Amino acid sequence: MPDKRTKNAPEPPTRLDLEHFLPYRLSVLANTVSQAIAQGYQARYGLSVTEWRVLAVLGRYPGLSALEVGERIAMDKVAVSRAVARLLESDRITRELDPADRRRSVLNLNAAGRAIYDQVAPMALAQEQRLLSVLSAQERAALDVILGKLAHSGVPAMPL
Amino acid sequence: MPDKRTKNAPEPPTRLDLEHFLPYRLSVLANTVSQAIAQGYQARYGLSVTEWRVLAVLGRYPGLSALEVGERIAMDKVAVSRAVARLLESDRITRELDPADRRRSVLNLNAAGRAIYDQVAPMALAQEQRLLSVLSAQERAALDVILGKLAHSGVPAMPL
DNA sequence: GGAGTATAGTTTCAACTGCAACGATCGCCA
DNA sequence: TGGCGATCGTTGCAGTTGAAACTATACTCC
Repeated sequence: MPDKRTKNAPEPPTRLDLEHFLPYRLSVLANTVSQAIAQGYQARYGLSVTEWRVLAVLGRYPGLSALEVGERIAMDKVAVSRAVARLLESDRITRELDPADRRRSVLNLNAAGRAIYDQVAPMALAQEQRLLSVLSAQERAALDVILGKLAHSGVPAMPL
Repeated sequence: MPDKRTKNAPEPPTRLDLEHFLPYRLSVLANTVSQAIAQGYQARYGLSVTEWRVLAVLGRYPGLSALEVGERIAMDKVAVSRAVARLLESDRITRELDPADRRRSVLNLNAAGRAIYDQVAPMALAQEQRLLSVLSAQERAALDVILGKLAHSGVPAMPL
């Protein structure tokens, strides 16, 4: 009995093969998918991915501050600041000062931004369905659980 | 019988909620994970993510050309060229001309590059295991299959 | 109520990225 | 052979990004 781990005992890999390396696979897949979706709005509306994300979160949750937007979409405040600046420039959102705290700004879509959101959001959802269509119902459910676990696993910084 | 789809019939979402939007979740997770792993080598060796990826692929597959490196790690040739330039600058790889085709270069780790690779690769694998440790064996297997399907699904550009 | 600290957001600078143009080499075929 | 298109790789440029410094406003505590 040279090895009793013959079943259900995946060995940790001892060799680093990027093709099978989870972080790398995630990275490539995420970029590919984001790029594919970006096709739908970049040419049409001249939106960058970050601008689109800001639009998307404001479409869903109006009246957030820049910081709250950043928290929702995991963008740092510099990126949010610049995306907001461009969206103001291209006249797609409004910004007011929060009267209760004049450091905060209150962001909202205007009619133009809302129109873009109403156009792009269904396209994005359709792309997502298209992507998910290669998976079985069980696989989709599993993916949902797995991504949740991975996202909440803390991903602690590597010990020094 | 108002609705017979009571089981195993996930409705496609009609509302775009970034928190539940697969492309977005993938993107955030991939960035978080890559960042966590990068902690392990950026400060220590002054490597960027792209430089590390080039090192990693050359450690595993010595003697590739710049273009082949790019194909393996889904980097365009400009990015490879610049990563290679920096790795030559910091004296971690060697470059020779392929005698059979003097347009091609043949890249290899030198002793310094190999030393870094031998240090960092186990750390990266350990991080991967740490990440996977929140999943059951079944979930890991499912994730492997799912990522493969998604990656090969073509992710067609959105129709114009 | 005023000094010191914390928070929201912007700006600055340096690094990084992608695209397009370019030089060098190769392969094909007249 | 020699010319033309394709391929490998580099460089210039312009746009993007992140970290840190900075401004403005709010809060705390004496």
